[in-house]
Amino acid sequence: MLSKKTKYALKALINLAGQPPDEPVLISELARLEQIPRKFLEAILLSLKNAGLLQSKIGKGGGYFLAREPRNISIGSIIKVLEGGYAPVQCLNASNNPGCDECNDFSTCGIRLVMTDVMQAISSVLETTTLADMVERSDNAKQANANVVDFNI
Amino acid sequence: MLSKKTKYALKALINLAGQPPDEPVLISELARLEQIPRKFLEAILLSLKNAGLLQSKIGKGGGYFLAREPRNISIGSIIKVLEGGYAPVQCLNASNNPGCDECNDFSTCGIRLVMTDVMQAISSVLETTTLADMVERSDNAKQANANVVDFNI
DNA sequence: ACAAATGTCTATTTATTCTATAGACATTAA
DNA sequence: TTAATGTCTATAGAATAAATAGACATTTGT
Repeated sequence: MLSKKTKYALKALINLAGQPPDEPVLISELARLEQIPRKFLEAILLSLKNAGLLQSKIGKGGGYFLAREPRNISIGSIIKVLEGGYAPVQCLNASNNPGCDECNDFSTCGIRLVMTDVMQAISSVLETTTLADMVERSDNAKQANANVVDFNI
Repeated sequence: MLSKKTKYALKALINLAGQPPDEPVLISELARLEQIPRKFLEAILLSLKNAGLLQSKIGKGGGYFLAREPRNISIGSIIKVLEGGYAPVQCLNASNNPGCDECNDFSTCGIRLVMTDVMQAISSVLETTTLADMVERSDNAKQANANVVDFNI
């Protein structure tokens, strides 16, 4: 289950995706628009910047903007920053692998073997879907709604 | 990420899958074998029973046993009991749908639209993989290990 | 050089969820 | 009738997530 933090991050990025990259957006502006606690959002944006997904400009006229085009930012890469990966069990996270407490034999653990398949399935979606796709799908849905309204009128 | 509770449940069920259904296993025995806190396991097994995955017998000679064959118990059905589903966002959980706090428009939420795909991918694995599959994969891995040992000797 | 605007960083608090434990109770078999 | 066993309710403890506070550093424009 995505944490609130991750959802906040996605919302902020969706917002920034609709903004020209030469017009930085203020943290406080983003917080207000997306209804995210300002200080909490600060920390989120900083993580995204440290991960190379965002850039920032300090001082007057500063703010945040996307480091690359929305179609070059996968949803998976975003989630990895906020949640540290999307493995259904700890022992499948590539690096920092402390293994599972409950597991006596890593190599034959049935849970891990099945969860490897699950993770693969998740990956295949998250790695191929981009921020641009997410925005596009939302826009399409809005368009569809608008058409229904037109029809009813 | 699967909770410890869910992993305990899977371990207990794997154990019971290797047991003839007419020989109930004691909670305390399961707890000892799988190294699960006894009282915690009690609650877990009870949930699984209430969900119809396990049956129990009270009194001397009693204990727990699978309600049906391992090949008829999907991993998804197990996870649903312990985690209440496997939706990556709350608003995708079929029933008890309180929606997401952060979402102003359900129908056009890009996060939900993308996460629907993710959930579908997870489903396709969890609904088609059974307890029997999980046991089998573990057994295969054990066999493979054994062969390597034989070869080395 | 200065002041205002803005992001950066560290620490702390509060809330929520997960994990674990305790003990009384109900049921069955011998 | 008694011992063995699962059932139920309540609570405590630990870990994690969410939110807040305030001092600091950097840039821009005058």
